[in-house]
Amino acid sequence: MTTDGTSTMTSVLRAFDIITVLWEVKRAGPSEIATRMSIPKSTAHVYLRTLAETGYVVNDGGEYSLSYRFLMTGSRIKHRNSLFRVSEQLLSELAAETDELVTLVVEQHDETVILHTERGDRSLELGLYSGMTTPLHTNATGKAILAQLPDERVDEIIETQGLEPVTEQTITDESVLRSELADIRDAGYAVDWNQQVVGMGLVGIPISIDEQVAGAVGIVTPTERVKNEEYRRTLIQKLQETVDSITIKYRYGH
Amino acid sequence: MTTDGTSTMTSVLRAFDIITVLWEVKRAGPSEIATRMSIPKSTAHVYLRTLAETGYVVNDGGEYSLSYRFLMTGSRIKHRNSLFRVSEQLLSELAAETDELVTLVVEQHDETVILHTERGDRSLELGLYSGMTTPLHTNATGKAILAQLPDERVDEIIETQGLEPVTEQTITDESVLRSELADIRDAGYAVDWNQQVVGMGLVGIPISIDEQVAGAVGIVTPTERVKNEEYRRTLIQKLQETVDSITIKYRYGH
DNA sequence: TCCCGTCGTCCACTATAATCGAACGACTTA
DNA sequence: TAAGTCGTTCGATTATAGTGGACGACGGGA
Repeated sequence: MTTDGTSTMTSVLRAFDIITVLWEVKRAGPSEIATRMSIPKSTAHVYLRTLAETGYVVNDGGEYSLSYRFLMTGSRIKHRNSLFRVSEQLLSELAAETDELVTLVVEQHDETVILHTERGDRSLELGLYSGMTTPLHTNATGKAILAQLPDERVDEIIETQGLEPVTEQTITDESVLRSELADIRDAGYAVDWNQQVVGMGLVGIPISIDEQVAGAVGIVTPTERVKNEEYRRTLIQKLQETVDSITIKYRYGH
Repeated sequence: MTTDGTSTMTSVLRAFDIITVLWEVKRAGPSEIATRMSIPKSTAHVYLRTLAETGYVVNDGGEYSLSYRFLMTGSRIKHRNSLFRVSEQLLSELAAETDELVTLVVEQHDETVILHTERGDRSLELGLYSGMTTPLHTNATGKAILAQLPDERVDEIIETQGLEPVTEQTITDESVLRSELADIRDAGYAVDWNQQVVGMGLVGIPISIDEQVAGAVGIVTPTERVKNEEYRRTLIQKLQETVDSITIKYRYGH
């Protein structure tokens, strides 16, 4: 066990490592955790019992698994979040108006986090859901955020996260990405199709609060639809109206 | 400091206490955490730094707050959950068919946890969302679950949770509750209105898998609508069909 | 402009509490 | 029935969490 430059609490870190392992295996007893983490069985047991006491882990019949408390805490964080509260109704209206899937995303830990989705009547049914994360460079909402971040943050993100491709269309070249970010800054919106999921495309516009990116809103459609320039233009316009409303409502209703 | 009968790890427990405090105050620095928890500032700092390293807490500019990782982990737990996966589509159809708000709930830590909601066109807009918890005895889905639990579990839940009223209609008498649970067992469904929220009513049916309650499905409506016996009957019938489909699909498609 | 108070952060000592091997009873399997 | 699991408990040891004090940065008030 190598100690980092700055000292941290090994027991707390290990507790969260166990949470990660429990996530991977769904359920496990002390023995399985012990072998997977190379620690004594008795040690694993104390951790599990302690985690069970917190309520984030549940013990049924000697086997342990993650509880729904993560869902509780996570959902509560989402639902009291100012940006979400301000946006929810407006996003719902946008979804109804466009009949498409609408997403609200934020950046955290150098990734796109989907904060909320609103479905329209003919919206795509991908596995997108609130809480899901994606690399920033693989879709329009992420690129919209990247375009508004300070250069040094962009450098940092590219360095630590890389530009991993997830489809054949994913941007993997740094200079291509940077020039596209400049275009996005000029245009005020971002577009992509097939870069994150083949068959899926989206338009995205960043939300700026006090000169800072607070997140982005996206409209997700089948590639076919978003490729159509006229349709795309109407989507972008409605999207921009929604983002404007969110910005104003945030400023005055908050 | 008195040691409990069973020993647990104080550092891990304290880490989660800090998470709870962080939840309450939204953002805080080491000093505020220290005063709130009556611990030295330096101790609070080590905890916060460690929690930040796990990714569940984020440090921006010296102040710390809970990150969206809770939402990520919680949502992932939900979305890979067998009961949810089996039910999602069927619940969506039920919501479309009835135009009402449909909920899927499970029991954990003696409470009702809302696992999923599906909105219909004229569904109530209360603050119900996935991850929210309510006492079991205050609504039809909770009572539907209670009715299927072993007697000793019901005893335990009543003893530890009590029968706290949240509206004037909430059941607070144990014998009333027990006789209603017997009725629910006979009828196969549960009903309530104004017991959890004034103006809200619902019908609920438990989902049984392998002789055990796995959860319950509910249809949430304005009190006025669910009070109408004929309408209520049609809701219960459609709800039962959905629950039957879930049960079958779970058994064979899983 | 300067100063004082408070902030977040860091460091080193010490005593506490996490760690770990061994043993127990309860199951399952051969 | 016996041998191999499992989860759990216990007590000794020693690694490590807890702590006070010091540092630089920041901000409000004089």
